[in-house]
Amino acid sequence: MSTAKKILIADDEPDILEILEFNLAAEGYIIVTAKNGDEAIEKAPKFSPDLIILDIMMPGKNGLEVCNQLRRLPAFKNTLIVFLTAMSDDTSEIKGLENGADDYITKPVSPKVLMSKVNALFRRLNKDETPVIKVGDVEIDREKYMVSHKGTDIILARKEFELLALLASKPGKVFLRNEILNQIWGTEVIVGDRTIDVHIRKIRQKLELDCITTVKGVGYKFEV
Amino acid sequence: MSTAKKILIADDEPDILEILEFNLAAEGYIIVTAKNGDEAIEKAPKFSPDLIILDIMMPGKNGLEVCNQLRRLPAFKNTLIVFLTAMSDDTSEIKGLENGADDYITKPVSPKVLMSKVNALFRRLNKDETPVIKVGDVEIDREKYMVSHKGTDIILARKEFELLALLASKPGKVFLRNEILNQIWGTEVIVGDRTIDVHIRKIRQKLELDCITTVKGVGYKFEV
DNA sequence: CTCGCCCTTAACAATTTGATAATGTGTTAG
DNA sequence: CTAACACATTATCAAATTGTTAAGGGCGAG
Repeated sequence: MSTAKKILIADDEPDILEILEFNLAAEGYIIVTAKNGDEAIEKAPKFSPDLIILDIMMPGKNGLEVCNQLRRLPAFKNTLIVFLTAMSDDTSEIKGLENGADDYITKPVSPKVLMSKVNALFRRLNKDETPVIKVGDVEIDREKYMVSHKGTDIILARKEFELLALLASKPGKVFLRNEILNQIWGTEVIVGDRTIDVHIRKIRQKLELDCITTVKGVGYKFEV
Repeated sequence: MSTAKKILIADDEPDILEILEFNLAAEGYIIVTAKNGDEAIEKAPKFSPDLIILDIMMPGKNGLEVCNQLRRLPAFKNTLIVFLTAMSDDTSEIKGLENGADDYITKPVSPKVLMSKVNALFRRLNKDETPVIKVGDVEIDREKYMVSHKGTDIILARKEFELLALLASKPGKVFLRNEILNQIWGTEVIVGDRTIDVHIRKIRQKLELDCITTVKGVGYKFEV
């Protein structure tokens, strides 16, 4: 997780508020709550959340109105907004989606569903959809499984490719050895410590470019 | 992902509904559910889903009827529709496909199969439908089922043709073996691993051109 | 019915890959 | 200076993956 995501929750029922806050905070999100629509509108710009959860039924400004008002501000053009809707209320979910919501959650809230939805939303958001990574003279095409350096194609084996693609997905970031193991090998497989080194070496050899830096005692990073 | 895909699920069994909703929501899809055929017909136009999953056996309007009724509306001419069918029910799958379904899923539902089907469907949707593909000297006519290389016609068997057409639909892109199996054979049929290889070999032989590259441990790609 | 083609599979060969051991190099703490 | 440590390098081998060939069942055309 890069930086902790911030979530603003607005609901007039204290119980719901508490459940949501508790569960999401437990997952490492930073939570701010609002007891009604106006409070949400007031707190949103100050807090600049990554996700806003709005109850549709609230005294004063309801969720749909809050959503509309916030969406008008450039700062919230692309903010994730999710509605809370009563299970029985057939039409609200649909209205919500029409009004620019990214998803909705039905009450009563199941923590499991809640978490899976919230996580899915963030996953969708920060998933790097570009299949091609370009860093300096190096180009990595995930779809074509190809790497080229200054236009010259380089053939990497699968593990080598995955490793390079991982490192290059965040140039400059240092990947811990554990992080690499989890991403490439998964938690099931256990491989020796030298295995990573060997793959790193092969990549360096084939790329003929010193772009992978060793950070002793920590891990590796990719930079040009 | 441009915008999240929307899926409408209709089934009278709450358990099934929940399983489907949970799994698909976790993958980032936006879900709306319906407890019967009429509810599905009512919600579909409002929600305008990208995919509709219909149980065939439902009290009141069954899945086939819902499908027919929706297909009459211009808005749903091209919407993906998938049927849920009991494992034992041999004929329903056939009827479903006749009635304009894009696929069917047998109960009990395996989340794995479910996901792979749904993803495959959306993938297929985005596929370029150009009837004639031209890559270098090779020309592939999907309508006429013909392949020519430098003007010389080449006769391929059906499976060979489909395989070549698939690979050539995105030149350079590596198709995973699973992806190929899903697209050409579907998820129901299970064929051995060597089957793909043999077809690939025949294509290579007949085309007399080294245009299909093996990416070991990953799949195949077509390029000139 | 018979022939021939298509699809699949089995069996084996050929190839590539990935993990590890063994050893070398460099750096740091004491 | 040297032991301890972390990583680099190299060679090696088993496992995984793909290539190739041949054979058999199935199905349609004639």
